[in-house]
Amino acid sequence: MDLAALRQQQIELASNVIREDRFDVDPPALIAGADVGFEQGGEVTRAAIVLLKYPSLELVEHKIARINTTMPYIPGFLSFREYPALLAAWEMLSQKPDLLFVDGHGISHPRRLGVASHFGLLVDVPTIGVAKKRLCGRFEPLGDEVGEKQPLIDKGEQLAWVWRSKKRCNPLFVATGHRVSTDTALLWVQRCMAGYRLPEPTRWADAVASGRPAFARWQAIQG
DNA sequence: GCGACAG
DNA sequence: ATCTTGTCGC
Repeated sequence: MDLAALRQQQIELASNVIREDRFDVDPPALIAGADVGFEQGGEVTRAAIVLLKYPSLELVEHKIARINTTMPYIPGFLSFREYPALLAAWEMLSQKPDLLFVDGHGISHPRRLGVASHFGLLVDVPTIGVAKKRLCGRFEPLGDEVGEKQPLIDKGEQLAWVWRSKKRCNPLFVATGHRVSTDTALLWVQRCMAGYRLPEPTRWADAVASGRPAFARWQAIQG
């Protein structure tokens, strides 16, 4: 792989990312969550996308795609490693969501094209990046209370909100993916919380992708 | 030159 | 990310 070429590609794609709100989530809102995991020492990439009904936040559909891994993990180039599997899972959905939460950064990326932004552009859907660790930029220390937040700043611009979603837990990095502003991204993440560190779309995608107990229980109940 | 570095 | 048990704190 030619990192210099991919780097240039990121810069070009980033110029097409829409940082303003351009989506409608009227009553029949469907919100999705996406997460990617790996099997067999990284040989296989597994992507999970879940669909939740809003505002009930109930899980209505889940799809898992497995494909051979094509690229290693390189900080700053995560999207090239994950998007093929995400696309495969996306194609499996019976209906497309109004909004998609992606596990990883949005524009809070060195070249402003984290996986949430990259994938949002590819399928042209509003996306929000919800990351658990900082990739670039700086921010002031956060208060201990739930709801405390600080802007993530890089080269003079705010790229995300560093937000404490749960007490005694590390904060989340919530950013524009595509077609959603920074403030609206945080608003929707807040609306999808249910007492855990991660918002429900992301939490369910993680549970499905990793075959967690919560998902196993859900499957048993569904029949 | 050195450290940092999503999942 | 993934490999993995118990353990500490709320």
